[in-house]
Amino acid sequence: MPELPEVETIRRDLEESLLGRKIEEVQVLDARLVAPSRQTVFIHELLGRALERFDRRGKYLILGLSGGGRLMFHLRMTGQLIVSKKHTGPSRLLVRFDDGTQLAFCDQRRFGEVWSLKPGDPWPSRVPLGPDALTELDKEQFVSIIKSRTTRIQPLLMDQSLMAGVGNIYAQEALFKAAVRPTRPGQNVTKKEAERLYRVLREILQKAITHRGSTSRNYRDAYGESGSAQTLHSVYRKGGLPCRRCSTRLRSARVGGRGSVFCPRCQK
DNA sequence: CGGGGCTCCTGTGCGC
DNA sequence: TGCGCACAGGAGCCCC
Repeated sequence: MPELPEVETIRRDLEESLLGRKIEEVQVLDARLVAPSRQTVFIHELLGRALERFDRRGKYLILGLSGGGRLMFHLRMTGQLIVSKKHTGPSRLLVRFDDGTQLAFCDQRRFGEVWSLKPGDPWPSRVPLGPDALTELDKEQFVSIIKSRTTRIQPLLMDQSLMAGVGNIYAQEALFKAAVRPTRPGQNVTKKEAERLYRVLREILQKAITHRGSTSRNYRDAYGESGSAQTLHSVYRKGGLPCRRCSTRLRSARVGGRGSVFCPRCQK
C-alpha cells in the first residue's frame, strides 16, 4: 500500500490540483469511515473552508484548512485519493470544490481512516509518530535507533513510532541494497552497515518519489495513474527468482508476521 | 521491552 | 473449471 513515496506523490498531486479550492459539499458514503453520530460535526468543520496547505508526516496526509483546522487521511492498505471532474465508481467519501472538482476517497479494504481536526486538536493516532524517515531523521538518530534495539531490523524499519513512512516494500528493498539480512537484530547491525542502510533507504525513497511510487496492485496517484517505481524493485515479491546481483534464488520468509524476501548470499 | 497472533476488510492467486 | 486457503502494501491491541 501507500508508503512514504506514494503518499508524497499524492500530496504533490493534490497541492497541484486543489490549492486554494473551497469545499462546497461533503458526502460521507461509508458509516464505518465516519460514524453517523459524528457526521454532522465532521461535515460542518469542512464546509466553506479552503485548502491552504498540503503536508505529509510518514504515511499521514494532512490538508490544512482556512481557519486553522485540518483534514487528515491515512490510506492504510488500499486507500486512494482521486481528483476528477466527476467521480464514478465506489468511494467512501466525496468532497466537491468551488470549481466543480471532486476529491474521492476510494478504499477497497476499508482500512483507511480520515479525521477532521479543529485548531489545536491533538495528533489523532494513539501512538506517537517517530521522525519522518526522509525529512526529519538524521544519520546519527537512525544509527542510534537501530543499535539500541534487539528487534529484528526489518520490523524496526517499519515501526512508525521509531521512524515514520517506511513500510514492507521499501524496508525489504533497502535491506537488499545495503546487504543486510531482514532478520538481523538491530543491535548486531554494525555502525558501518547502519550508515549504509540509512544512505540507501533515503536513495530508494527519493528515487521512488521520482518514479511516482510503486504500483503493485491498488496504488494510484491522485490522477488515477499507476507509478513506475516497482520496476526498480530487486526483492519485493520476487521470492524464488534469481538475485539480480549474484543469481542465487531469492528466499521468502515471514519476519515479524510480514512477508520478506532476501538474497541468502548477498545479505549477511 | 519483545514477539506472536488476531483483528478490521475485500480481492487475488495458487495448489489440488 | 471449481473450491478453499494463504496472502496482500498497515497498524492497533491483547496476551505471554
